[in-house]
Amino acid sequence: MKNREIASIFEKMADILELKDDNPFKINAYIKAARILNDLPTDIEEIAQSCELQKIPGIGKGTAEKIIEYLETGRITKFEQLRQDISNELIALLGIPSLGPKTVALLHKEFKINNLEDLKQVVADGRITHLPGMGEKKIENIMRGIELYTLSKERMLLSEALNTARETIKQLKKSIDITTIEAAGSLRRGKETIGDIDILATGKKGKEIIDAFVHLPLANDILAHGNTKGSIVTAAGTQLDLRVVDKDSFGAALQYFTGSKSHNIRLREIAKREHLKINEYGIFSAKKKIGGKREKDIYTTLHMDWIPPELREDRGEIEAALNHTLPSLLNDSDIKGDLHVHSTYSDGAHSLEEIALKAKEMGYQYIAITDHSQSLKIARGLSEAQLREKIAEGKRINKKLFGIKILIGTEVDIKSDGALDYSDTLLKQLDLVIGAIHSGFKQKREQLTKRIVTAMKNPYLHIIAHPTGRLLGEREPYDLDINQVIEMAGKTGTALEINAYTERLDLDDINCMKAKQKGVKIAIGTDAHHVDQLWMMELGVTVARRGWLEARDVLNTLPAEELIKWTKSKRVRMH
DNA sequence: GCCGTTTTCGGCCCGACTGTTTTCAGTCG
Repeated sequence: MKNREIASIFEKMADILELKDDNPFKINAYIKAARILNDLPTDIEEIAQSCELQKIPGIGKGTAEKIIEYLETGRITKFEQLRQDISNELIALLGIPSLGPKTVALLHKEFKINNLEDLKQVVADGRITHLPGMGEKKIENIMRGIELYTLSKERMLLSEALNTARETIKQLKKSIDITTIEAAGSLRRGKETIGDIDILATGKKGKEIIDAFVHLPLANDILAHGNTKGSIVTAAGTQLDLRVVDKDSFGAALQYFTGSKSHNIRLREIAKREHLKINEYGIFSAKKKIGGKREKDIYTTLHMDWIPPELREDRGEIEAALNHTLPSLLNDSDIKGDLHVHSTYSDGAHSLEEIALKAKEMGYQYIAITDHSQSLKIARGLSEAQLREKIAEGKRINKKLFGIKILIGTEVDIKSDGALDYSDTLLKQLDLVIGAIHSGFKQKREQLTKRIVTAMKNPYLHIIAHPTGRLLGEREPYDLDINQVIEMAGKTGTALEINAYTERLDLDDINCMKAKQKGVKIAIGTDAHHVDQLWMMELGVTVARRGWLEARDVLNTLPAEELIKWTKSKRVRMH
């Protein structure tokens, strides 16, 4: 899909225009167009072919022409012109905290700096002091910015951010009296990766809360220490911001600091049209505050339903809230079991019984134990004989246990030609069969796509595990025509997985939306190799919520009997 | 560059903090 390619060009164009001090609204238009392209669940080429580009809000004549030019020629003339004298390395400097476009442009003009090395040099030899308005503190901040930039260029995983935020909140509560405290920002929206962590609190002694915060043991460095805002950096390079607000403004502040930015801009536009004003203190009519204690106030005043944070990305949730057609999102409590777990039979840490007992303790009705298949030697994949042994043991334990059912399954390798790694006669005996690719990631797009499509045609295969194979921060998705995979999943009645393992979260939110549109069922599995990893289900639920999924879209909200009935239905359908 | 139940021109979301500028520019969220 060309969506992301074009989006990244628009982002670069925005950066260059910013360096050239162009009209900020024009810059914003490019940023907005890039975001729209990134979020679009449809292939931009399809939309271009039906001449409907300009029907997308935010895409006008100029951006539509550039999209068409790129689709036809593979380049955008305007972009080629803009980048003439501006290198990618120079653009990258915009990512340095406390160093903005004005300063970078000035440094480029005065000292011909083009990259990080040049910048460091100009700071080190003191030339930077010759610039107007460049005092001691400012240079100090830039130096710290460079340090921070090199330390933590990467965004952290959602799981890391969750754990850091929870630990911080726990420590803070222990050290000082706090009335309310909650994480906001992209963490509250459940984004798959998080830049920094925003926390919001109320309490009687605001200043003292900030003082306690900046002196927490995990604070390695203090970036800001004011009356209502504190900002610290941990040893791992994670930035945490704490804001203390009045309890009558907590809802407005929570809304404001949860974002996303584009969601908030849309809200303020709507408010303005009704002669209202929204800021982090509340919602105002003329000078009078008419709401802000609860987050809901902001939305109801604008005649909208309250929008769950996971949807606040300006992907249609505002329209849905106005029309009262928001989805009733999946909840943690809807999940009746985990559909992807490994035991000691392959590379997991626990026996069938240990896993089952833990699942029961978590309130599940069932748990699918899906060990690797024979080809995957590195993960001690089971031979057919071992798998038969596992089936027998599963049956024995199921007779013994009450209130929890083990679904004996496998995560069977999809071989390079699309064949499965066990015979159909054996697969037929299993409660649940997940197919996965663990080799040949570098195959050509057509071949990889065909490989998965072929596997989905097998009547005994129920779910495709981690369909795109991406590992956050480590590995790009394999080159796959995901639209075709989704299409075929719908046709064959195969479910696609949200793999909830911390660095997978695969399918992602956008692909979940596409799958839902095609009526494809989603299975959420943790891929846990240890019972201490079963908690990751909440990460999978978060992804599902961001993908607008409801309980009825998700396979493991079904009670055990219905789930089994569903697995058998594919056989009937495919014969 | 986008957009229109005030507008095809003239707007475009809102505020805090910081540093160094004695009145505001730059950066950030």
